[in-house]
Amino acid sequence: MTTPTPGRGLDTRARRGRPRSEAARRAILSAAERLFREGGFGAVSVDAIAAAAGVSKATVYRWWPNKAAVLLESVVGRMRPLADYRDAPTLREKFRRQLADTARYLTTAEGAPVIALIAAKQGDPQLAREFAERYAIPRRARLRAMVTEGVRRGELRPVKDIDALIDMIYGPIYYRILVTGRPVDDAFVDTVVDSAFERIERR
Amino acid sequence: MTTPTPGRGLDTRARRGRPRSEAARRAILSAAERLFREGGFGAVSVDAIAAAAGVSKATVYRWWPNKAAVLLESVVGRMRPLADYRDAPTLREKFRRQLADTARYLTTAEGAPVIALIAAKQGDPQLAREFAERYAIPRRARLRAMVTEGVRRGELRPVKDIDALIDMIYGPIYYRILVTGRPVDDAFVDTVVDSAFERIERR
DNA sequence: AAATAACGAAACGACTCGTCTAGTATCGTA
DNA sequence: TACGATACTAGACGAGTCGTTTCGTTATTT
Repeated sequence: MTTPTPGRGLDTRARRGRPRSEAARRAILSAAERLFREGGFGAVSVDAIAAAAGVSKATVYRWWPNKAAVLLESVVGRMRPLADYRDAPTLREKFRRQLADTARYLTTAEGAPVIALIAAKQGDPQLAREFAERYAIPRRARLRAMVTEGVRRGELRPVKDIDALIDMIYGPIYYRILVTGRPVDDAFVDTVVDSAFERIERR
Repeated sequence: MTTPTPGRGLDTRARRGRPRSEAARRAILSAAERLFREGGFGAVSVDAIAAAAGVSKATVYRWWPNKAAVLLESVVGRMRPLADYRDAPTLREKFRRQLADTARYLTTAEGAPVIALIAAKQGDPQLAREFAERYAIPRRARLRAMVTEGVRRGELRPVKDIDALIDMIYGPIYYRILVTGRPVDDAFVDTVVDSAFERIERR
């Protein structure tokens, strides 16, 4: 018995009974997003979501276990695939741009729910798992591929621990946002990327 | 008019009226710590703290604005000064040990409240300020001093942005704990420290 | 038409927060 | 000794949130 999953994924076979209302689903997700945007995490309550979406609370709970799950779904739904920066001359430059974009995303209204979710998942193992599955792991796969591709092209020396490398690049950015509160400007991004690539770039 | 501050600091002059109960203060702090240790952040409510401390709720609210503030006070009170690792042969080694200790601290019961506080402060600017003042800034000062000392001794080349350096070292550790959930083992610590020192160590 | 399942409205119990009221205890000072 | 100031206990309070549940309704398949 699993948690009811929002949406049927690829299973579009008609089932007996009244079908799920796609309109309600969308209304709930965008209501959650709007409430967060206008008042932060504190303004998002399940009652408020239901009211703003013009939907019954029972409908919310039928498809999501709690408000954090709704927010996660909303974030994942609006998540654009990572850009590939095709015109960047080097992998180092790709990462530089990728990192600057991520920092911008996380520090503006669009990405703020991600920060709230990271905070919320600290005390909620179930949410932590779903955050990993639906947000972190897919992104990580893309970043790993970028590194692997760089090695394949001979731009980098073989990298022993790709995850460690990525953590060294992304860690300082998230750290500033979550812990120290210092601004993540381009200079900092450059410093971080340069430091990480110094040892692995073939020159 | 400021928030009531727990304790009088160095001001031990007798004041008019009934003096504050040190016993109550200590009971509250250790009750909060015990509740957290036994049931996590969710088990810590102001009512529970008061009950466990054998104290009235009004007494808690007289001295702390909310439960997070109690927890912060409790963490800061039990915070040992950073070790100086006097017998470490190099600054790199000092950081290596310091970092490994921090990782151990944050991933065991003793430091778990720090993670909860970092999570809580994301939605609470007041708490964020106090966390910075009472936890982050003092620690940072010590780390900055370690770096400065290394430069003075000629062990490091002059460091342009000390904070950036420290963020590059600590960032990946906090990142793993807060975001990715991957384990912070000695190998990872070594990789991080080595990468950061590569460029700045005089050899 | 029957079976099925989602829907809306709304109430529920349990909990938490932060405030507040009363009455009491313990201190300095007049 | 009386008084003012302050901290304390006990507990009620209103407001809000969470997640569940009930009940009647609606849409779709069989």
